Amino acid sequence: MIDQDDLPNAKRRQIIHGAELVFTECGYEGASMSRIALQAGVSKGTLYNYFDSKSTLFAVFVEQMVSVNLANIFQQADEEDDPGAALHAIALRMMKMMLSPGSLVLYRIVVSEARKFPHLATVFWQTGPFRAIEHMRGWIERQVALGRLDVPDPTFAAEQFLVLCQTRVGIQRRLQLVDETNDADIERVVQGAVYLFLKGYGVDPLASPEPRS
Amino acid sequence: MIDQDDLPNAKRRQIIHGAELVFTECGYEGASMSRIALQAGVSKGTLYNYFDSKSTLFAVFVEQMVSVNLANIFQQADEEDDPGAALHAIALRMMKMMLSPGSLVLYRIVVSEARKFPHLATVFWQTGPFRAIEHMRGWIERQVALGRLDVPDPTFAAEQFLVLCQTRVGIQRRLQLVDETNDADIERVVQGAVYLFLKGYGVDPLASPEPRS
Amino acid sequence: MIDQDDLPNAKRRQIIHGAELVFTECGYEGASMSRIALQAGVSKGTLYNYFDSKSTLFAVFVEQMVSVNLANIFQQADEEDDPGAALHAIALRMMKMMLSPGSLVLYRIVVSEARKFPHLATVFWQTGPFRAIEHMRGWIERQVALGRLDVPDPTFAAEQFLVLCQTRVGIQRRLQLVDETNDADIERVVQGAVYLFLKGYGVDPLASPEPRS
Amino acid sequence: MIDQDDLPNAKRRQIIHGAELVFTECGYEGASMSRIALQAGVSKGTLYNYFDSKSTLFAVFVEQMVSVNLANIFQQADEEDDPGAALHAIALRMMKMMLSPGSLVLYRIVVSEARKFPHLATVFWQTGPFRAIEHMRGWIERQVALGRLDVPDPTFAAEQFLVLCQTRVGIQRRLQLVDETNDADIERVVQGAVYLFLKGYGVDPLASPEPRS
DNA sequence: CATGAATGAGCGTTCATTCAT
DNA sequence: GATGAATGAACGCTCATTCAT
Repeated sequence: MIDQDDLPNAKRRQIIHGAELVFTECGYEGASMSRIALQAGVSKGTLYNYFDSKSTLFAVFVEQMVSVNLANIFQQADEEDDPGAALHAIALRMMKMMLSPGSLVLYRIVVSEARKFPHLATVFWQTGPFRAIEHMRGWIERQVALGRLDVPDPTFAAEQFLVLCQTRVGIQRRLQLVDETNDADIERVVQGAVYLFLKGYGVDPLASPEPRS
Repeated sequence: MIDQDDLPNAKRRQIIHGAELVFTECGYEGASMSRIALQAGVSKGTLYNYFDSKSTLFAVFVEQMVSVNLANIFQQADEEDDPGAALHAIALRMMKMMLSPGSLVLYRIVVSEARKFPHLATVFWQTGPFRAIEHMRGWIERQVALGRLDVPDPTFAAEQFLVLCQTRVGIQRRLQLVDETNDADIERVVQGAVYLFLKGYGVDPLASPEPRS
Repeated sequence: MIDQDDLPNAKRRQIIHGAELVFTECGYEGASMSRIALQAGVSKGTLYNYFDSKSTLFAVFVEQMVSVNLANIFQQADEEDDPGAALHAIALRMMKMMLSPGSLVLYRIVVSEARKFPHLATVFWQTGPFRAIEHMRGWIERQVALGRLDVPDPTFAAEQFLVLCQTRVGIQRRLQLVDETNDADIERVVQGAVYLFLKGYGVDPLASPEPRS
Repeated sequence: MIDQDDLPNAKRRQIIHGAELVFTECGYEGASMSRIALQAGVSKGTLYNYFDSKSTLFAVFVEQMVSVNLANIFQQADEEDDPGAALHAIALRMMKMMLSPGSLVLYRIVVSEARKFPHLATVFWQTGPFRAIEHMRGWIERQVALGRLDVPDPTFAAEQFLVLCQTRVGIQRRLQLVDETNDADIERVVQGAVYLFLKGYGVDPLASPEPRS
């Protein structure tokens, strides 16, 4: 049953996988359909049996890359009573996600082709950062309702928290200045983000972690 | 005396200027040496008399683009007694600079070619973000010495402040989701950054602006 | 009984019909086997079960297109006593046939592929112009026998008459200079052809129409 | 002096010559830029230094092919007193021209690409058949003024005469049914055309040649 | 017998680079 | 030093043909 439908999908996935490797390594302009075909182990003609054009294949590649499951980043946060601990967990997961090779590559490629493919930049934004902000805003609003935070503009605060998670290591990885990030650096950024956020929007100053690193 | 040496330099600058226009408009892959030659008003052969290859020319283009004068962003901050007002001025200038067309193009182009030209990403980092952080750290340390701020890790706090300046509008402009930013949005981000920073690192809670927007 | 043999023939005809539409619209080089398959409602593989190659299918297409019924162009001419009236009817029918979309397309396609498919040009000639000349010669000879015409070389005179029917409108339509021809233009050419023919080969000068248009 | 300007023109002519050979042999669709480059002895890139695209090169090829000197076909006709002798000379020259390899190739290629390049069909018509008709009409009108012909519609009569010159051999050569035409066949067509024309439009029936072949 | 996925040679075109002038 | 004609490899893409199912 599965075999019958899976054969075309398998080839399709095979091509997308090849495209993933090549787009990831070369970017959009640098990738050639010949190389994608080679990487995918199919002929050039076959590529065009599955995708109308290079740009179509690129769009499919981007769209499947952006489909990251954000839900589990926030799911445990609601079960946590202490806002500081919840923020810590959120920041940690968010950073791990943003620093994953796939996310970094996607960011670079979407930024570089934003002019040529504005639609993809929008898709990237809607599926990635925007959804993350919405999740974060939801969590903040629930905390406000519980009296644990005091946030006049939850959306804006959400954006601030998420941008704080990109301090130091985010930009360095996006620029490929370093290839890996050790856990201590991540922990430093997480604590810094949580500290500033709670100082600014927390209701119980005693609950704030000390800024000393 | 100068004329003799300046003629070749003049032509060199002429080429770089042409390259600037074309790389800025088309990116690295999209720019053709023919078009750069046309834009610079020289022949293609002359291009190769001054620069070994397209990538060499690109490197020179990036290196001259990154040399932004950061000094004036911070110069007035030291003359300001009130840390909040100083931070406000710094944030405003920093955002204007980062949102300028040249900076955005440079950012996009460096990010997109980071894998192919890691050296340029390093140059970009050293000349741009890193210098900005250093300036910011210097200002913070002077404020700490004056007893106006309480910052355990000035470098890290500098990075936090600068990343807060990229809340909301920065990423949207980098992704070309919008083409312009109105001053009210910038002011909102500036106030948000200053508020969080002072709440976290200020010594006089009364001086903090109200977070209500 | 018939059904058993007709099924494959039906599919064959179905393919030829699709080919007719596509070759007619796109010419030989412009037609793709994919499009013919689509138009015929069969798979590309099936095309090759019935026809060895694109050129084979093209040959079959041309051969069936040339089979125009010329008989009815001449059938009424014999029932007409007056040679002038008979010639008028023949010329009119002949022009309508030659100016029909199918004939024009066939002419263009055979001329353009005459070098690549000399056999098809021969088939076109034998089935079309040559048969028309033979019909015309037969009619002329019967008129000569009846004493109504005086024609030393009936075949040559037949060719002259038929070529006169192509004056003005024929070449313009073949070159696509115009897309339609109005009846007045056709009538003009018909009268001109009949006039010259009767002046040259008629026995009764009084029967000739006046040349004044 | 000449050398300086001739070098680029020489290369240009070299390419056009190669294109001439290939277009002539393969038609527009069948000709490949690779083959034209090979035939012209230049690289494919050089082709594009001189001509924007294949269709541009084709247009140049057609436009230079159509520039046939029609003047000398008619020049001696005016010096001839006898209309029959003049018509004979005109018909002979016209047929030789139309049956030349270049003319035949041009006709075939323009007819086959009339749909894709309507402009070229128009150019062909204007430069070739239309100019021939105009020359012929001019000669007829002068003969009418001299009282040697009686032609109610000189333009139409010109078209009839020229189409009569295509009897038999014209269509056969256009369809490539034969590769050469012997002089006797041409003479037969010429005499037939002159005979019909003078019978229809001459003023002196005694001057008409006998139709017997 | 019908299918349509797969092929790969070939298409028109671009462009970084070279080099004779 | 400046030129720009010439190159040729590589590009995205098409399509007649094959063959396993």
